Amino acid sequence: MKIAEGVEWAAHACAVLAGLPAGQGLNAAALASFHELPPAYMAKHLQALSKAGIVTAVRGAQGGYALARPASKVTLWDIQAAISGSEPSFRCQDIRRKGPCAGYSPRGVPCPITCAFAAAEAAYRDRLSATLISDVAREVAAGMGASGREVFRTWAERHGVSFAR
Amino acid sequence: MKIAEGVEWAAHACAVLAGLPAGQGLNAAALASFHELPPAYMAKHLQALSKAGIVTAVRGAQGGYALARPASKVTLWDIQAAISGSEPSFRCQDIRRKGPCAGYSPRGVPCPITCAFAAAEAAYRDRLSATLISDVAREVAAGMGASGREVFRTWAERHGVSFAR
DNA sequence: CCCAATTCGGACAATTTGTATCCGTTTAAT
DNA sequence: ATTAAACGGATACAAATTGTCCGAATTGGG
Repeated sequence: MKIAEGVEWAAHACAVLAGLPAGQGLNAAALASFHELPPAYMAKHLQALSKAGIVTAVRGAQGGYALARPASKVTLWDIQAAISGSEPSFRCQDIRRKGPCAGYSPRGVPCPITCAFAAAEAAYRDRLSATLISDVAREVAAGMGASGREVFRTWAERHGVSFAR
Repeated sequence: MKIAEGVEWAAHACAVLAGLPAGQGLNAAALASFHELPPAYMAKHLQALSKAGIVTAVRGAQGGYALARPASKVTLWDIQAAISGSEPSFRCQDIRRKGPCAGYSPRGVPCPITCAFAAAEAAYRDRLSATLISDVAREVAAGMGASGREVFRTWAERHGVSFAR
């Protein structure tokens, strides 16, 4: 079991977008450069976020990506689902329906093993769904300190973001 | 994110072993044939269970695998860890330490995103750890009905298991 | 109103991971 | 000694992940 590293990239990218004034965005190259990531691959993950409706994409000059809804309405689970998919990671193959006792398993009822894994995944999902991007962005901003926030602001302005005063 | 299918195989195999009289075992070929699984690959998973200390392996003629401890002391998490490994599936690459704001992230404290994923994985692990193989085996046996249990018993005896009376 | 720069979007290649098998070695019972 | 079985490594094959590229669409300026 392993989680695509793109999930981390996408989560950080969303946290950055959440730190901008509402409605403002950044293009894929800027979001990639902020964390020194491969631009082409970062772009691909942003496309996935776009397709999932987490961010809106604007094409053409001065285009880019912005959060499609308030950061308090975007969870880490949304992001993982957008990048890695939301199908359960445990896929029952119903092997209990094979072999000498094949006919003696109750129909319609999933086997206890499948149930247990489904419950565990639900617990995982619920916990991730409880973490909002707005919380993440606030914690990150707090950790950076005032000087860090100023550096971020300057960087964003150099990429076309205008902070209202 | 995806879980190795071998986890399901191993879990069912342990449930079968749990249904035998204490101390009795079955060889790899028998365990594979019970669910019509590829014998060579099943054998490899059983080796992983053995290395993890979940089952004991007896070499040589009349050898085979048996549970290393009571089924009530083996959890589904033990099995997943044995087959898929127990390293966290989310591996933080610390990309926040790259780029223009690299120097402004607090040291020693993991980033909020990593914390959230770690918490979610802990919830998953705890839930799986709460499911005992003894529970699984009991549910499976109950679902099979008396006739199914009789078929199972006959099959096991044909593979060298002796049920005390 | 058209051109050109810019940017997203999907198709395509490379790398890694997982699946599956086979064979030689080691070990134990008959 | 012979047979039966687990163990470990080597190896082939399939699939998912990672990574790059080029075309399509759109905006802004002239």
